[in-house]
Amino acid sequence: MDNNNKYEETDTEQKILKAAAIVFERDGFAGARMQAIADECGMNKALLHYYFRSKELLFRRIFFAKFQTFFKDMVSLADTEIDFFLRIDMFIDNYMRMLLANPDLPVMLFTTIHQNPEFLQQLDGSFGLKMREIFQKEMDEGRIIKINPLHIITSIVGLSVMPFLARPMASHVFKIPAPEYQKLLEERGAFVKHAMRAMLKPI
Amino acid sequence: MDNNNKYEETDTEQKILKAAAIVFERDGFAGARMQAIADECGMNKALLHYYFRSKELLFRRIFFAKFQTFFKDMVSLADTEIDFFLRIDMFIDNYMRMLLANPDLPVMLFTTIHQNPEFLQQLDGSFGLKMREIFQKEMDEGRIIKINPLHIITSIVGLSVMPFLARPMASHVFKIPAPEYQKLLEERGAFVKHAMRAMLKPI
DNA sequence: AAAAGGTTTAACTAATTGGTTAAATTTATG
DNA sequence: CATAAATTTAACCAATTAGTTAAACCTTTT
Repeated sequence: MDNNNKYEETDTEQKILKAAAIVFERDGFAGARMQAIADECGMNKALLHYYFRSKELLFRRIFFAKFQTFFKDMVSLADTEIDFFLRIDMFIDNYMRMLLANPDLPVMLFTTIHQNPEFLQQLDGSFGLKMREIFQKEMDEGRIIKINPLHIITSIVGLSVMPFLARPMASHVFKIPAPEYQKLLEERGAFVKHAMRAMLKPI
Repeated sequence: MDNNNKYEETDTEQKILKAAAIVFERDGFAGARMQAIADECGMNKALLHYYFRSKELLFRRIFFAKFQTFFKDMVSLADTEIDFFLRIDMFIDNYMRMLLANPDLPVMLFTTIHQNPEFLQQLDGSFGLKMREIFQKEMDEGRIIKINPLHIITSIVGLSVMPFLARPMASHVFKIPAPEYQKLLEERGAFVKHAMRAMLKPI
């Protein structure tokens, strides 16, 4: 077989990656066991090492892919042709869709970066500056209140992500059954859109 | 010495608890090492077991104390003598103060409950129902928009907590130096108060 | 001051776990 | 079909780590 990677990854490799994502998102890096990943995809533990060398390399593979998933929607905020609040709406829609498909992603992401801040160095953070300019322009032209852009982005993400982060806690404290909580998550996007307008529209 | 606990806990015990809090908040339960806690307080590893028997019991001790810290301010929302938005303001002030004093608490809390949802069973969640009633009353009397109370509480917490959760990520992506980020955290409370009014005030 | 009880330590143990290896098995190739 | 190469497996190894133990060391009490 050719040894360069122009062919699709093998079925086995994909199965391992999928299983690893489940286990790492559930247990975190330190808590995850290679054996648990092997069990999850019904393969032998040595196979994981055959395909990915080490636990850390396998984890990095998962982590960086998931990190991109978490941030990729943000670039759509940069399309200045469209009305600012419509762009925000679009972003929130996409973001909530992504979160509903990856409900355990935020915990894994924040935990990993908290425990391994050096991972950030290997990540592209170039869109940060661009986003700053975009927000600045909207402020200068009086379409949103004047405020540090970081407050805006942490607000969108905070409002969107918190119901996912707090799910077990909130559903326990507020005694909400799983299906009702799910409905809440699905209607969250609409509320976040309303909230962002309310807090950013001038006067 | 008396064997009942009417006396203050020993200095050593306090030192261990403090060190354990630091290490567990930094590394999580699975990632934390008993030796690291011993090093952190300059004691012998066997001492930790002498005082707390096992890693898990020591962790539970820290966790349940911190969990209370995270939720205790919420009861102040129940004092219906005071105007609703003033109560919200007070809560946000206290909450931000708590977060500034415990910036690593949210990551540890969300991660732990995500990985050990059974911990919730041992926690008092009685204030959830009370809080629901409080919000319902404000809605019925037209002082805030009609919305599921969970959206309100996750909004306050999400807006307050996200800048702490996202600190390493956000300061990297937006290239914000540590002192400036600290200033942002300190002014966050004011913004959250504004945002909550804006999103909840009718029309 | 000496006995007793509580505290601290160094050395040790057992179990877990990431990773290796060499053999077995399947798949591709001439 | 036979040979080579890639894939999969079971058994094994070395390192880490939670937890134990017994002795040394204080502190209190009589």
